[in-house]
Amino acid sequence: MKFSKKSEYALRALLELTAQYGRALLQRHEIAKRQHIPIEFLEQILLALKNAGLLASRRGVSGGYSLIKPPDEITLGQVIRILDGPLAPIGCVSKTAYQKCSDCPYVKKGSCPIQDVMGGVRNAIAEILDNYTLRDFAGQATRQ
Amino acid sequence: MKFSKKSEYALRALLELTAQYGRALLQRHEIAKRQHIPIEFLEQILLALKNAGLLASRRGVSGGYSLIKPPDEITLGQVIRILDGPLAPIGCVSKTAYQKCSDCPYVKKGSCPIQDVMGGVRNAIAEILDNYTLRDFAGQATRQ
DNA sequence: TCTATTCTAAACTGAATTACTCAACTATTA
DNA sequence: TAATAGTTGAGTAATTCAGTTTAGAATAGA
Repeated sequence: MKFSKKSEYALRALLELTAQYGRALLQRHEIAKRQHIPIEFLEQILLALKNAGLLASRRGVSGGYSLIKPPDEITLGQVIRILDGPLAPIGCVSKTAYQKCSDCPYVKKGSCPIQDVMGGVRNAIAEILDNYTLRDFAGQATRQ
Repeated sequence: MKFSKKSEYALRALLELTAQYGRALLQRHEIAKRQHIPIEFLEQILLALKNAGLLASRRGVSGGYSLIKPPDEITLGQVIRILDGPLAPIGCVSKTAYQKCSDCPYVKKGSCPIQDVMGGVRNAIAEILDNYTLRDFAGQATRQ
């Protein structure tokens, strides 16, 4: 039940990009340095965030990355789903990527005890992460 | 953020053992058949549950497994921690297996935005799973 | 236009984990 | 003592994780 390093690094990178929002572009080596993230690995992550429509980038001498949307319109749930896939602890309770169980004996019965509990767990997780934006998140970081 | 098959099979096996609680021993092949679990894999799981003190077993002709504690004293949280380790989404917010972050720039600052959110997520998960017992769980299954 | 800089894209790698499987045991009972 | 049933440990194929490498394409400035 762990989030991957990718998700963690993505959130840390977005912390930097949020602090920089509305100002100059931020380069990957700067993000890597400030957050202690291996730069080649960070590249992959920034690319994924870009392809998912969260970041814009420019190449060349004064290139870099920037947030494409206001920080209060991006939730941690969105970010984590990009890097780690669905939040649900088992496939059959995912709302964004539902998968039918193949071998569960309760499938036919209409109600499955595991599904009931895990549905609750999924909702509890999503409730937090889908309502927590990058602005809330970066606010925590800069408050002090 | 998924639970393993081990955890899922463990919960399904415990559903059978809970229904059988206070009655005769239940054999692994019977559990395997009813829940469609590969028997050799199930063995491993039952053994882990036994070593963790949840099950008793007897060998020989009329052997089998049984719950060693009343179903309302075993929570899903306990079971999942046995098979999958801590519930926390990152090591630095685990209460049962805390691990200090090595490279996080917020370590020194006394407050980390990731830790704050993920702590909330951990608590939300634990709140559900540590308060849901096998009795609640099996009640769901037999109610209909 | 040349060149240094920066992002892009994909393949690659070593280590760990997952989900099983197998084989050889030991204990129990009829 | 034979059959049954749990115990233990090792093995394995497939996948995932975390990170590296390499080659390329866009951009700005000289």
